[in-house]
Amino acid sequence: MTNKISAYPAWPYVNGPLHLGHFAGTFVPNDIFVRYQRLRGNEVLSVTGSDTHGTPVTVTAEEEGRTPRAVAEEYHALVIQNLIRLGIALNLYTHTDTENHYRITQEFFLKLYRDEYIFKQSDPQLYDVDAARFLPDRYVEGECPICHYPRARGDQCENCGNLLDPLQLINPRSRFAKPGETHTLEVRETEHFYLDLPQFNKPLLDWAKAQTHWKPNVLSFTLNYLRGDGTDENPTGLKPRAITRDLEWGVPIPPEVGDYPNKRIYVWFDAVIGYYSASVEWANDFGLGDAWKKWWTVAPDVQSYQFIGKDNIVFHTVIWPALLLGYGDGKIPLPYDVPSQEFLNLEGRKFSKSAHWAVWTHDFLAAYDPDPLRYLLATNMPEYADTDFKWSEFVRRNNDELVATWGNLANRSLTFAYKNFDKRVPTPGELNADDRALIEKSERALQVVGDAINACRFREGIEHAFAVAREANGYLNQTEPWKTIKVNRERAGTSLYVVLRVIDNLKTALYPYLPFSSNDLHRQLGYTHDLAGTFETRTIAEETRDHLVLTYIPPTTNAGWKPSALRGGEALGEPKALFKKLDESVIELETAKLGKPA
RNA sequence: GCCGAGGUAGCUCAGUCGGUAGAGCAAACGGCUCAUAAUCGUUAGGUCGUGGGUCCAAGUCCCACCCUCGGCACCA
Repeated sequence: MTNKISAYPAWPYVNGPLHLGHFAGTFVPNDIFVRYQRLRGNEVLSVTGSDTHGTPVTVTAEEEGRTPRAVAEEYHALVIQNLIRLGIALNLYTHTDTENHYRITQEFFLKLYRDEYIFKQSDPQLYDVDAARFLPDRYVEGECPICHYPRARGDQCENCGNLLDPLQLINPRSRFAKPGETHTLEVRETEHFYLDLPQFNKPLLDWAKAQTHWKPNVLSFTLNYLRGDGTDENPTGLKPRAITRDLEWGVPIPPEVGDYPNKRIYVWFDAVIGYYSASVEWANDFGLGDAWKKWWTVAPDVQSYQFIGKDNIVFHTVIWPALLLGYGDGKIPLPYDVPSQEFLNLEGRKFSKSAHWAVWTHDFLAAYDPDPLRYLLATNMPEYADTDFKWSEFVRRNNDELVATWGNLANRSLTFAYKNFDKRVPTPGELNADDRALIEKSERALQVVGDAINACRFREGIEHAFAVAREANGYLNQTEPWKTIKVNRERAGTSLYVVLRVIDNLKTALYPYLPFSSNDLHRQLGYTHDLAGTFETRTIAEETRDHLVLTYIPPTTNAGWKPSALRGGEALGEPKALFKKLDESVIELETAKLGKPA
């Protein structure tokens, strides 16, 4: 049975380049998942894009004296380069600064407003006269009214831990003031739109309680959040939340609800709507009409997956479902699973842009190949707990596992067959019990790996495939075709044939993880079509502006998630090493860069 | 402070319903030479953060504490 499966990596902020953590948590698991589902023959839609809005983008723009749009476009283009190089096969990678996204965000806003899920409210807030802007909580500093710590933030005092309102601070200061400057602050009334989340509290809790297939931490976190101090019958976790800001960068408030030239819909409201708007855009960009609706209609064979980092759980298990409930009136499916990843650390510390403690994806991919990185991120994916990226670990896994176990298995078998069996798959004699057992094990690996990927247990899948590769190496050492070829050519050919069948199966099982090398191997095994598709960027023109998008074009022939049918006598491609060994000096070279400006 | 996650072999990580601790890599020893000095076999290696408790039995349940990290709602 074919299922309609959609998979969405979280939208990255484009206020700077992306580091490896962004890929470990969202793009890589998403890609493993969708490449598998496509081979499997399911109908897959996977879209996302750059989140161009939000304060970080405007802050960067101010610092650099540019427009937010210019900043966003620059890093959006860089993300696209990362995605191509790392082979992240999305149907569409767009961004939120498009007319399509504006229109759909406003549709959500209007629908929710008309159904009274959104209300207006006026509140006093600190206004920085010199910077001519209202101050978000964390942009206010002052003396804590409780413990008198002098540098409390507007939302919370770091010293005593009490939650604060910025208006409570004694002698509040604007953080927009540069050192030496004093900005004048006033309390001004400002009107904002609020999403009335309490209306969704009970329906969301009822829904979430049924999601027993979620990861335990995602489920318990969500339930806890929704319950608040209340009960299951009367949960109190949700409070109204402001969805507009006094900003000039972002989606404008729909004119139907009033004239607010200096306010915008705030980023957390519009970004999640991107999943929906990007699906619509995908169909529009490629002339597919309303094909996107297949994945946005409630049906038993429709499932959606959100690949996110743990900091984002609430937005995907509470906020976004609330918007869908309000907008869709029950006709739009809520996320089926939200496989949140924990964090990837770097040499024992958190990634930090300001401390220059980061490995930028574009730097990494300029120096090293994509599959070794995908291998490392897959085998060390932060599925259950934070994990650590270490350069020594990267070199070790590349040299001692990827090259030694898998690359070498392919290489030693293919070169032997190529040299000794006339560049063809050897024609086997009768298979003995060991021969059959190994082939069966590799065929079963497709099932085991597929089930693991389908359940978003990515490490388990790749580890199983590698265990079979190790067995295949052991089989070769036992059968010793380099010896038997001297006395019994058919027996040697049979061993080689068995191993080539196993490799062909493992190539399929590993394709979601290692698409580039699996495609190379596919060719070396003699196949004349590709396993992997290609990437294409396009400039999409709308009425007032253009934007750059990326799309993945699958191969015309779907090789399928099925056992090898390799036959003796078929021509092989020329064998070539799949992976490169890395010199140990890489460790010192790369580690030395950490903590220093680029 | 509140909510949550994690602290298991030298390293990176698994441990489902409580029943004599696992994998990969690294190490030691042995084998092989087809292969990117790659591979294969064997061995060694842990008082499972600390202190209590429940139980015939606890890494696994309960309590306290220590360390690291995330969220705490207008910095996504």
